[in-house]
Amino acid sequence: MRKTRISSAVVRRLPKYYRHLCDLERMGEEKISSQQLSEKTGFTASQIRQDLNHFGGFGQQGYGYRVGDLKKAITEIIGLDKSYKAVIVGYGNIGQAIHKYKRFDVKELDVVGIFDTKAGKKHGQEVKSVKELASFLKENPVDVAILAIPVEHAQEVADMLEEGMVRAIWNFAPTDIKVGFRIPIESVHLSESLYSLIFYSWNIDDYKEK
Amino acid sequence: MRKTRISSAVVRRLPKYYRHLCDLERMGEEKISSQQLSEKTGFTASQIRQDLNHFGGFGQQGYGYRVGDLKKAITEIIGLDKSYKAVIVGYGNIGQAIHKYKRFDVKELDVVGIFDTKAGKKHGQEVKSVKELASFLKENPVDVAILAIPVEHAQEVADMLEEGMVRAIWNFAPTDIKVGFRIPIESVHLSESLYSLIFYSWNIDDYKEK
DNA sequence: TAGATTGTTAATCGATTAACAATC
DNA sequence: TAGATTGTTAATCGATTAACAATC
Repeated sequence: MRKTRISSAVVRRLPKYYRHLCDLERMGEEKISSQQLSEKTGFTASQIRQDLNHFGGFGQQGYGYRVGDLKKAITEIIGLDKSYKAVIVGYGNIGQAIHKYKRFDVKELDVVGIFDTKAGKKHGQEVKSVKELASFLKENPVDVAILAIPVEHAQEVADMLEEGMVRAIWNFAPTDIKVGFRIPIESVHLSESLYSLIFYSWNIDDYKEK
Repeated sequence: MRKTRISSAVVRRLPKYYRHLCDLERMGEEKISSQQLSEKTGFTASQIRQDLNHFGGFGQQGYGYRVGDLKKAITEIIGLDKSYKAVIVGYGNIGQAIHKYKRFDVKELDVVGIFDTKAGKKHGQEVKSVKELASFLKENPVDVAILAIPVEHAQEVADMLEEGMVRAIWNFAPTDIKVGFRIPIESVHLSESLYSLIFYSWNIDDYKEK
């Protein structure tokens, strides 16, 4: 029961609010005003109040926001209070790095299967063949598929993931994959990120932080 | 000698143009219209013409754009025709993955130094102590610093990088680092990326591809 | 020349910022 | 009550889209 559609600009800011609220909580802060949060995040106070109000009135007029309450609210809005089952498809550099990266602050990110074109053991991990992916997904519901396979196979794997009803795809392949509109895709395009940076290194006047 | 300031929205699209032009070239296409490029990229034809015109008139009225010429132009606009010296600071999962990821399509990305809090050999690579970073930078000019060190040390390393006059910082630490305004920073925040995806997995109606 | 498609200006849309009434 | 700060509406700004004249 939400007032309006949430723009992607707001969605991108939610994790930043979350991060800063975690910091504040760790520092023992109890209250925070939109003005103070503005200084931390670099967003304007107006924007912060606007953003938070999309989801409900978490503040108290004349006081501000209670750090604990607001953090809890945002945790639930994003869905970080829940557990997620994940598969990793493509166990090369990136796949392995994400697997070992343990700093995701969801309740649980449970990697239930790892797949690659080459099956077998890899660094002590059981890696299944991608050929088994489709049948695996029939038996095991998966929330997040981490797609870290070369471009050539990315789309066909994505098709399997769609067929296998995964709830979201986190794509690291440097290509635009397409699936039915009911599955969100978030892509991390490392090359594109570097290229933007290189552009700015030559055109610093076009650069604006944040 | 540019007409206006380039908005970050345009800068984010440049690498996508580049990627699709590479595809087209590989497929042996010689010409492309803004309309056709629109179908590939998902941007509107209008937007594409608008974007390209920020940098000059690369097209030919009544004909379209020559793939080869346009690709070359964008390569130079971004700066992909040049070589870059890089250092990696933090040689954990992410630092190593980026190091091994060889698909960056710049002329050369030469990793001239790898630094970590723990010095020594790691997987056959010489890893220097971060204590040596400042003096290293005095001797060796660096274009891109790849910052993949834990949050606790990210800002102090960034300060060294600024002092050492690196030309750009590619940040993988999940924090907002601050440096003088003459150094562009591009952050890859993996957790935030995942959190956005998780949000959309619960709020698919808010999701809009691209 | 006629047809096509760019380059560019004008109109629209959406997101950000400013302002202020509500209220703790 | 007076002071502070939110929640929310209105104004502004900037980016996207539409339109069309220029021209190949």
